[in-house]
Amino acid sequence: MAGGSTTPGRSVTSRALAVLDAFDSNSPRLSLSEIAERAGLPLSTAHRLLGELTDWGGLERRADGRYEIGRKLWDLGLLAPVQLELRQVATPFLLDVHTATRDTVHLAVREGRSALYVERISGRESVPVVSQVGSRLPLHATGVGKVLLASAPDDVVEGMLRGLTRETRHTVVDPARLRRELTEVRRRGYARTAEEMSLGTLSVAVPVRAERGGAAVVVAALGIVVPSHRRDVARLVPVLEVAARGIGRQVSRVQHFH
Amino acid sequence: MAGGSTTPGRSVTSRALAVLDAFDSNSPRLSLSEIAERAGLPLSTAHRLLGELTDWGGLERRADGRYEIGRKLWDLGLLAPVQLELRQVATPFLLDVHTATRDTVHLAVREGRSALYVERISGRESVPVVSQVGSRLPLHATGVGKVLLASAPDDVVEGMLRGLTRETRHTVVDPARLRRELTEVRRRGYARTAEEMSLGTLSVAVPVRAERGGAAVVVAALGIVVPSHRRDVARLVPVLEVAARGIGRQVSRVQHFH
DNA sequence: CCCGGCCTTCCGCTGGGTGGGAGGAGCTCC
DNA sequence: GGAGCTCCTCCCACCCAGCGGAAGGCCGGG
Repeated sequence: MAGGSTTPGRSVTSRALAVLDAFDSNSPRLSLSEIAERAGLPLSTAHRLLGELTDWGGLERRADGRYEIGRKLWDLGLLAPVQLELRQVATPFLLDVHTATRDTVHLAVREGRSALYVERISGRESVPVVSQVGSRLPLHATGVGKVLLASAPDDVVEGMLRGLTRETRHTVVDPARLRRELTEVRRRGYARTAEEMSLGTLSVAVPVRAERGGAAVVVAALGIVVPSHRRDVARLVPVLEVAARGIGRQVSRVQHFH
Repeated sequence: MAGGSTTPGRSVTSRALAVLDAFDSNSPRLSLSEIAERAGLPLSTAHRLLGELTDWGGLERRADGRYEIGRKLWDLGLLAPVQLELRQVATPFLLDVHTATRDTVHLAVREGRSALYVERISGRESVPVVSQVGSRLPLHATGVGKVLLASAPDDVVEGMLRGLTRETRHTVVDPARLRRELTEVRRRGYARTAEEMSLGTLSVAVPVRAERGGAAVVVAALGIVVPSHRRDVARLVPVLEVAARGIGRQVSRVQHFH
């Protein structure tokens, strides 16, 4: 019974949060001992915290003893601004694009050096894609990513250029070439990729601009993914642009209320 | 400086959780003092907890000093089983229905005496509806609700019948009549409502059945909402049934993995 | 039957959370 | 312009709530 030899620098609250941090998309269901190990907590401590979180409703306990994210956390997540503002106004426009093209449609925002996928509409007949809502993919290998990178601050661009990862054999990993591509994206107003993130797919994307503090800034990117045999993707740019303008208008309006 | 005269029965963890509980869909952005009051905490305590939650990434602080739900909680919410299992497999089928009908399509599960809306697909041209993803609406006044109620345990049905709330002048508030309707729903396999939740709309819904423990049980309801001048809604039932069977098959399969 | 993995519960110690209060920033009103 | 208000931030001594080692229970496999 050593008592409260609490590890310095870790508050009580942060222990409970460390428990939640144990969950991610690769392991949405965990047992007590898995959670204790991931959170770096003694079994008994993890056990008590799990009990409290479960009573609260943030976690749920399955019949097999494993824990998973519960209703309360789902509800809270729905209140996040990315969900509340952007996604809600954008979804109908994504639907328009999907209706017109039957392809997979994406909406993404920049988060650091990643494209964060905020919404996706994908029919059963669309090409399979790696991205899901909540995914983060590198900015240099996707259509929406290139659009977001083209409007990102210089330090983000420079940081990216220093460490271009190869996702497929077609990924652009030459900094000079990517820099030229970004210039091209800014000039003509849309980005393309060809099998740079996953083989067999092309993508096109356009920026979503909204008014923020008097200036039009890129707040998101709208893109579609098609099978790579389809060579007519540039034809789809106007469809995307109409939707992007619609989203931008709505976002500008919504932000005025707050 | 009175020190830790902690209110009995409220653990440290639950204080942090009480802070999160302060947020709901009516007030997704709150100031420090609002949160402190809602959570029943002293200002200084709430202040520190907000700092910890913000550092963690579960909350974000706006320029105006207010707090809102942050990325981390959004991410966690996406891991909830309602999202992960049901919603992910169902969305393509909802899209099929929407493509065929152009109307608002809903997927809901039962949570106590409410229908919890798990997914919604609604175009810009669809009728405006009250429900959003995450909404809870009464079981007796919506199409998906009646379907879910028709397959609910007896005690839930009896509980509902004792307190039928009137949502519009067309809401069924007579227990005997609702009981007859539920029998009818079970018999013919779908439910209808006419302006019972909001004026100007009709709805039709069918059950989604999946195999659980060897038996086919109703795990969700799939419904559409149309303007009330459209009198041909029963015609849409087969479309819903095809989609519901597709969802049910997928859900049965997914659950076998776990 | 014994062993190992996993979960649950117990309990005395102690250090970190607590909350009153002081101080400051920003605002309105007279 | 300053008095008064609301709201936020920070500090600090107290003391109790959380802590975690350990023991016991359960289950399944060898």
